[in-house]
Order: sequence, then structure tokens, then C-alpha cells
Amino acid sequence: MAVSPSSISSLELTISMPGFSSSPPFPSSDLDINQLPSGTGEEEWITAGVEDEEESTNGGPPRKKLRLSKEQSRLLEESFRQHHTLNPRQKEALALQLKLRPRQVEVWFQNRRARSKLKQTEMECEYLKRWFGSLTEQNRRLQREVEELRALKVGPPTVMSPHSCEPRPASTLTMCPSCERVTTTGLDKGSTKTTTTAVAAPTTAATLSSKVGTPALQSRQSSAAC
DNA sequence: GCATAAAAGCCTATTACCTCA
DNA sequence: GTTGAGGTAATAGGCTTTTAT
Repeated sequence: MAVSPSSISSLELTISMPGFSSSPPFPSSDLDINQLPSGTGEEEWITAGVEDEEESTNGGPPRKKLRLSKEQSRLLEESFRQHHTLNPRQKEALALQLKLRPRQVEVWFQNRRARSKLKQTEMECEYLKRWFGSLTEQNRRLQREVEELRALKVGPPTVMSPHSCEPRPASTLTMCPSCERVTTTGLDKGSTKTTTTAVAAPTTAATLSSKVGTPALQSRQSSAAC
């Protein structure tokens, strides 16, 4: 599974496979994530309120939550568009540029990847729902069609067999009960042609089916046994 | 070369905090 | 002023891959 990160936008809906380069995590004993970076500039730190005093009296640092500035967010997004993962150098450079700690940049990228994936999953879910709906509709239509054909009760066209000189059906339409596909049995000895009526899956579905078995794919796989 | 432990890096789930209606 | 929902920074734990022995 490969993805070209360079072509991915911030809300890209392709599957992202993370790269394998990032910096080692900074243990909290080495670097307190809530500690203000030296020379802090643009980021906005918010103190949490009442409990802070209790914590600070207990020896712990007051809890603070970082709010990234618009400019920091913009730069991070821009960077994310170029790479979904950062190698240690990139992370270091970005952290320096943003006046953040590398760990914070790393965390931001992790969360950003998670958000991307969530968004993608939601859209895939929507897509599959719609696809299912259209397949159901098509199935209904085809079943109606079959019923109508049966209702006609017209005998199939006959031809003369070259061997027995007896009339026999030119072809017979049958439907597989499990996969509900129409099978045409022709004249030739043992020639059974299966007519595929599957809906052509759009590109997105093709992408999906590479990850999970789509209904069409599963249908195709199951009907292979017919 | 093979086995194994440690390190590194990522993902996922969750928490904690903030903002806003 | 209070409350609940939503957004997001940060944490914890687990898994996979890489590296050193």
C-alpha cells in the first residue's frame, strides 16, 4: 500500500500510509509538554483555572492548553499537504519555525492524520450507502424484468439439432438463485456463458474494494462458485 | 544466518480543556 | 450564569518495524 504524500491535500480522501520516519518521542521526564518553550512567541497558552492552584501547590505545574495561532495552523496544514509524516529533520525545522517543541509538531501530525482518516471513513461510508441503494434499486428492476418475462410464458425460439433433427431451445435463460445472475446456456456443447449484470463500480469504489470487499466484489467472488 | 531484546515510530482510544451557541 | 456539544491538544497503551547483540 503506497501513497504519494506529495499529491495529497489537507482533506485528501485517499488512504494514507504513514511513512516510517519520525523522531523519537520525548519522555515527559525529559521534556514537559506543558512547559512553555523558551522564547515563546506566537502560541497562545491558556491556564486552566481553579485546579491549577491546587496542582501548583502540590508541586505539579499548572495545566495549560496550547492554542495554535492561525499562522501556526496554516503552516502546519501547508506542511501536511506536502508530507503526511515528517522525518526528524523536517520536524525539527518545522518546530523551530513555529516556535514549538518537536513533540508538539509530532502530536499535531498524529492528530491531523487521525482527523483525515475519520473524514475519509465517513465519506466512504456515505458512498457505500448510496452505492448499496443504487444496487438495490437495480436488483429490484431486474427482478421485475424477470417476472415480466416469465409472465409472458412464451416458449423460447427453437432450432433444429444437427444430430437428432429434433427441435430444441436455442438458448435458455436461467438465474442463479444465490448470486441472482442470469446465465445463458447456448447451443455449443457445454458452452455456458454467464452474462454479467454487475454495475460498473466508479473509481472510488474500485479504491474501496482494494481495501475491503465491496458488495460487487463479494458478489463476483461468490458467483465464481456458481 | 537466526533469535531476541530494545528502541523508534505510528495508530487508536481516551482524556482534558476550551469555545460557542 | 449554566450547560451541553463540538473541536482539538495531549496522553496512554499497544502494535509493527528497525537495529543492535
